[in-house]
Amino acid sequence: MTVRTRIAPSPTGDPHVGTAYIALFNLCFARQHGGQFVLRIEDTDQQRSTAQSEQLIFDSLHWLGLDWDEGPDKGGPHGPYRQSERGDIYREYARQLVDAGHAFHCYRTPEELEVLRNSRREAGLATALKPSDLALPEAEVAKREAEGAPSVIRMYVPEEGVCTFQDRLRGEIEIDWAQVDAQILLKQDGMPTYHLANVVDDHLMEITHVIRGEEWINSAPKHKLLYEYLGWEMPELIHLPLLRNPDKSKLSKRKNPTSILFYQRMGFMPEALTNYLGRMGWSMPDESEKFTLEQMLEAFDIDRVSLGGPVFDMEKLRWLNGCWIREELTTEEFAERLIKNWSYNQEYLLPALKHLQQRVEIYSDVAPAACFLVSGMLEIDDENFRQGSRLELEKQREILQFSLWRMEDMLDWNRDLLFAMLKDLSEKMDIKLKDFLTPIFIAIAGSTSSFSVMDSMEILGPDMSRARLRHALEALGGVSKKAAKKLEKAYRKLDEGASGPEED
RNA sequence: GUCCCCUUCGUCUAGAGGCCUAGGACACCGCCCUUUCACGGCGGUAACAGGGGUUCGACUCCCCUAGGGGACGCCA
Repeated sequence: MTVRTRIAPSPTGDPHVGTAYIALFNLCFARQHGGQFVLRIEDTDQQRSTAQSEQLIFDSLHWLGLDWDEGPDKGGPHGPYRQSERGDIYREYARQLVDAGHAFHCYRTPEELEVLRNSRREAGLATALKPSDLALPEAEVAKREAEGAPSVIRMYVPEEGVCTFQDRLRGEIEIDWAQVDAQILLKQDGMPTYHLANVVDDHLMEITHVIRGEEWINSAPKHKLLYEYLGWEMPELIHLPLLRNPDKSKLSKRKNPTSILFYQRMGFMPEALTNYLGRMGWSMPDESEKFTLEQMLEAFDIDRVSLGGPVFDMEKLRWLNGCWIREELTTEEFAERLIKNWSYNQEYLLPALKHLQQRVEIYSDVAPAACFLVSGMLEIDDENFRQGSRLELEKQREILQFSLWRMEDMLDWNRDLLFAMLKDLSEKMDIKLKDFLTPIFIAIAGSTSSFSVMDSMEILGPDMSRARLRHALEALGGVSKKAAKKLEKAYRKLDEGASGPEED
């Protein structure tokens, strides 16, 4: 038996707590049945995955104690994909599907697709495009083919009827084939989409159980059909509920810190975070709150998963972490964690001390000046911004939001890049750098009287820095949906090159 | 708009037809302990979304409604 956790690196590489959540349940399930737990990176989109972002995820899972099996003959964390030259194994399977009449070349342009979808929606139908919608007259196909027009390979799906499949936790699920579109299997660039890669990889890696997030339920029919087309056995499906924001929407960084690195920087114990994730949608048979991964492994039972989407509650996580600190560590171990595993050490503080040395007079000046570097969220409110800057709050909010969006796009993180980015932004917004930086100082250091804010951000790291800006935005009364729209528009106007705020 | 999933205190959850006067935990409130604050101890407020069935009996099974979430990409 083998289960795998799918890893989808984001461009900025934030290892998401949701990934760890899924990984934890995969791990427990596999171990309980004496099976293997492997990782697989989904990176058929060439833009997303970098060695750096992958490493961040590996490190985070390892930090949490969620160690995976290598599965040496199954392609390791990268799956078969990395063993093939730019996806040629998928092209081979796609070709087979075409030959067998299960898939077809499609010459439709994006514009045509748009029109087709809109007309279906207006007619009150599902937006899924069926093979019959996509069909072009033979002459037109021949013409486009002769012109060398770009094409993709799509799978045939039934035009009507229902698809029935089993979910371990929910039982039988029925989805009308009318809801399922003729999914693209091979993109114009010859790379597979997730759906094809997923099925092929799972098969080649001999995956027997798929434990994934609820958001995948609707794609299950496509996957089931592909297994049938290819004559392979489909793994058992187990869809876990999604972690939620306090407002019940899917956990997102806009509303909640989602990066494991953030929790690391905040000073949570990995044992406590793993413990807490184990309490999301699951409970020990004796209902104990605090337990180790080993204890969870021992008592685990996938069928005890509850299906309501659990709200990730940092208050309770803090309490739990407090229990771990008080009950599981000797004072010596506590000290060791702070020093060796966290921030109270030379390596972390040296860059700051270089600056502080120039501006303190006695040793005891250091702690107050460096306090923000070892703090979590700072206690600030709109008064801090009102008094600290001569810009209007509205403008300050704009600066913080735009800077945050820019920071969310940054692949690398260091003082020089930050400086270049902020300087550029200040020029585009036509604000003097000094005034521009003021609200950022307050957000990052809690006051304007601090050393270089770029260095501070480099030390704090991307996750804590972004979290502080978000926190500051909240302190300024938050950004309403309407205001966000307006800000986004203004942001895009700054330059065409920016991709704009990124979704999770 | 179309479809899918979900629904027990504010939050995480226990609950597999009678054990439920619905239990535990976080948060909140009170008291005790204590030189302060925490920790700890004790106690309190607080929930089966609504309506129909099935049944001797429903939090538990079925149906409808409502609410929440998700999916509808040459993203994953």
